[in-house]
Amino acid sequence: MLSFTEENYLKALLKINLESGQAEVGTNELASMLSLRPATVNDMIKKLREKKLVNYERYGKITLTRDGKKRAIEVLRKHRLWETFLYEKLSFTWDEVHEVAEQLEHIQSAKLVDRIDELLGFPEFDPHGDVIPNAKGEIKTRIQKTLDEIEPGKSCKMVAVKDNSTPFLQYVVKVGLGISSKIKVVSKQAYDANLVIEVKGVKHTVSQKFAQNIFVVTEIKAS
Amino acid sequence: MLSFTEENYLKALLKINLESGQAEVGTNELASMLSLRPATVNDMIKKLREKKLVNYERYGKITLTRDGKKRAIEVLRKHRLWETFLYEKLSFTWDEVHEVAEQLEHIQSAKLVDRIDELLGFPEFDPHGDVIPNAKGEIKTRIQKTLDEIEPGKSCKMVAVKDNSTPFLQYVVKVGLGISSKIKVVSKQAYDANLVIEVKGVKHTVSQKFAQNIFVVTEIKAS
DNA sequence: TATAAAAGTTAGACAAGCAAAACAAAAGTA
DNA sequence: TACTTTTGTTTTGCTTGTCTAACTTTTATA
Repeated sequence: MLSFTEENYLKALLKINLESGQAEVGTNELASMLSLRPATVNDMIKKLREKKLVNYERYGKITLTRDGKKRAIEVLRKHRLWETFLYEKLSFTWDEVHEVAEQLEHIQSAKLVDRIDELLGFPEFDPHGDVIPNAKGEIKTRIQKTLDEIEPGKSCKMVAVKDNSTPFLQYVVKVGLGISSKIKVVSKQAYDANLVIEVKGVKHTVSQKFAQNIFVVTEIKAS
Repeated sequence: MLSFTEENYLKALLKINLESGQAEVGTNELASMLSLRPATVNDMIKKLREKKLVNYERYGKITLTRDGKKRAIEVLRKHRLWETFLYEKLSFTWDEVHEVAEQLEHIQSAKLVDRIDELLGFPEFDPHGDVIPNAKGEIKTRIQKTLDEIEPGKSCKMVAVKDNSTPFLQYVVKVGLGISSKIKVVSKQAYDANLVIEVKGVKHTVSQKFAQNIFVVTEIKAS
């Protein structure tokens, strides 16, 4: 049985893997992801190594073992299913779900997770557009870019957000965006990479930082 | 913000209060309720006293303060709402709900509890027949006896169980009992207080221990 | 009422989880 | 190559929650 804390370390490692594509993670990187000191992380990584959940050697990089990855996926699955539950069944707003799901993801009961999954009709995506790993631990991948990578003149569809913080999400809503929104990149300011985008016929100017936190796909299918 | 452990101590104190009617609790009694050593409980009670959640002095008895009781009721409310949710919405069985609710009761989100309450239609009783405190912290009381207090020849209605353990609950089901079951006490063995009871026309012999864990009411209303 | 049993307390220990400060290694750069 | 910055490690120490073992107070009873 893993502790609350151990589960969070594994989840953070998996998230770095998924978001950056790199399997190897440094102590400092992980520490900053978890808002902890590198010293703290170094201690815990040694414990996780003892439990065969990560591969690691002195001054080396951290990778998840097969078992560690499996555990991490379970936590991520629970997190995203709970978010979906809160959003779909309890009318929580987009920006409220994350905080509560952070707690709910540590509840130990395979039956509970599977029943919630069933109640929700086995959803593939959570309210932020992120993929929910299925009961077998499989994670679908999607060819997605961030909004700032789209060339001016092209259109795309928003599929997910990178940042889950309340201020960001509330801003997203204010700009008229949500999962599946169609976005046209009108122009890009060369100086600071500010973007002018068009959403539902309305133009907005957003920063590069904002655009880097919006995931989009470019093949817009006729619906 | 109270820790997981502190909440469990408060809940245990409240449960002793509700089940025995006595407001004063001893260190050993609490320790046995929590399956901990008296020394451990003694330490923690001092911490809870510092936080003004319990009244206590050396060699004296423990009582909940107004604030302590309020917190304890919140935990109990969450526990019983989650049990009801698992039973009603996720098809958990009677004996499965307790364990998972022990974890869920510590989730910190007032909104979550209230929404679950709403989703369930503001239930008054949990699957074990226990009263669910309402959002204001009020606990309805019911004039109930244990089955072993019923005189032979009389009938009664089962309203709750005292023991939440899986073996007990599975045994209850096996005897054909559930919340609202009508029970006739046919006879009582003077030697060991074994009871012969009749449920749905079938006679069963049950021990005094069993009967002490079944709560009943005697005024059977026409339904 | 003396004494044994029950109930409660204290002291000392340990493990988990965290962090500050000092140190060591690796990488980048002039 | 030498110096500096970044990255990683170790040491030491705090806090929380638990335990065992030894001790003290209260209570029940012979």
